Amino acid sequence: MSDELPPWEKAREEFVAQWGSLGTQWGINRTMAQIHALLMTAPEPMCTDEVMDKLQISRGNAHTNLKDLVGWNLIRIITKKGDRKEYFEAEKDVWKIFITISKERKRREIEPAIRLLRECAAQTKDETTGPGRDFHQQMKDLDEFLSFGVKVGDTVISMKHASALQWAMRLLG
Amino acid sequence: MSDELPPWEKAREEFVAQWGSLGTQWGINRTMAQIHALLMTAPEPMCTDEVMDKLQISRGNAHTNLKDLVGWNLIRIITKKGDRKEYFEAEKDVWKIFITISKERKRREIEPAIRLLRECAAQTKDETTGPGRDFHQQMKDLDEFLSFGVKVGDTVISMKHASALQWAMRLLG
DNA sequence: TATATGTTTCAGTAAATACTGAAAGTTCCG
DNA sequence: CGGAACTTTCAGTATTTACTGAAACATATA
Repeated sequence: MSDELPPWEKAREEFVAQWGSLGTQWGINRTMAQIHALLMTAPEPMCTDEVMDKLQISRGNAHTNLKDLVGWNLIRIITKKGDRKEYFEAEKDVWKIFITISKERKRREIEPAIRLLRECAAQTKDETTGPGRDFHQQMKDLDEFLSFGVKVGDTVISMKHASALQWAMRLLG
Repeated sequence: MSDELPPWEKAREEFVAQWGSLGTQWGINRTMAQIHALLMTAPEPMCTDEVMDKLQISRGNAHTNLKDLVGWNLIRIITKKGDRKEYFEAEKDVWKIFITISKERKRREIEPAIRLLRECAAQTKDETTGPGRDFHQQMKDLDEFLSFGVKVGDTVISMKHASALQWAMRLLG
C-alpha cells in the first residue's frame, strides 16, 4: 500500500491545498478553489470520482463545486465517446482565466453595486443643501468611479493578450 | 417615540444595509462593510456608541470591526480636545479608497499567492518532460501573470487621480 | 487615591456556511 | 420493460465565522 508519488505531484498537492486556503480570503469556498487548482494542473480531464478521491471529499460536495465552477466558466464538461461519465477540464491559459473571472466578478459584484448606488443617488437627487447633498454626491462619485472602471475593464478584456501586454508595457516604460 | 428621519437618511439606511450584503460576496464580513458604508456617508466622525446605536450591534462587535477598518487604513481615529472618546472618520475620496484597498489586497492576497507559485515552481524546476514539466510551466505562467499585474497596479496607484484618468481615457480612445 | 469615563478582551453562544451520504432521478442499452 | 451506470438533490450534521455582553483594563480628573 505504498503510494509512490511522482515528485511533481508532491508540489501539486501543496499547490492544491494552499490555493484552497488562499481562495477563502477571496470569498471563494475552499473546496471550489481546490478543485480548480487540481484541474488547472491536471494532465487529463478528470471525472467526479477522481476528484472525490484526490481531495477526499463526498460525492455531493464534489458535484456541487464542479457544477459551480462550470457556472463560472472556469471549467468545462468533456465527454468521451463510449463512456457515459462526465469529465471536467479547466481552462489553463492564464489570460483567458483572467478574462473569465473578471467578467463574472463584474456581473456578480460590480454591477449590483452600481445599481444600488444609482438607486440611492436617484432617491436623493432633490437634496441641494447640507448632508443630503453630500450623500447624493458621494453616491454619484462612487457610481462614476465604478462605471468608469467597468469601461476600462471591458476594453482590456476585449483585447488579445498580446495587445494588452503591449499596452501595459507602454505604461510601465 | 416617532423617528422622523430626514429623507436622505432613508436612502442612507438602504445603502448601508445593501452595501453590507454586497460585502459578503467580496469575502468581507457584513458588519465591517456596513460600518464602512455608514462612515463613508457620515457628515461628522462617529464614536463607537453611535455606530452601535445606528447598526444595533454590540460594543464588542463594533469595536472589533472599527479596529479592523483602521487596520485596512479605510478609516482613521479622530480625537477631539476636551473629549476622551475616540471618533472614527472614513476616507471619502474615491480614488484614495481605491488605492488603499488595492494596496491591502495586494499585500494580503496577491503576494502570498505569488510566494506559493514560486515555491511550487522551484520544487519542480528539474522536471523537463511530461506532466511534471507542464506543471512547472503552469506555475511559472501564473506567477508571471500575477507579478506583471502587480507591477501595472503599482504604477497605477502611484499616479495622481488626474493622470490615471487621462491615461485610461487614452485607452478608451 | 477613588471614581468616572472610556477601551479592550474573550468565553460562551448564535448564525451562516459547507459537507456528507443516501435516496431519488435520469439515461442508455440489452 | 428491467437494470446498470451515472448524475442530482437534499435533510441532517459538522465546521467555521461572527456576535454578544460582561469583566478586565487603562487613563484622566476630582
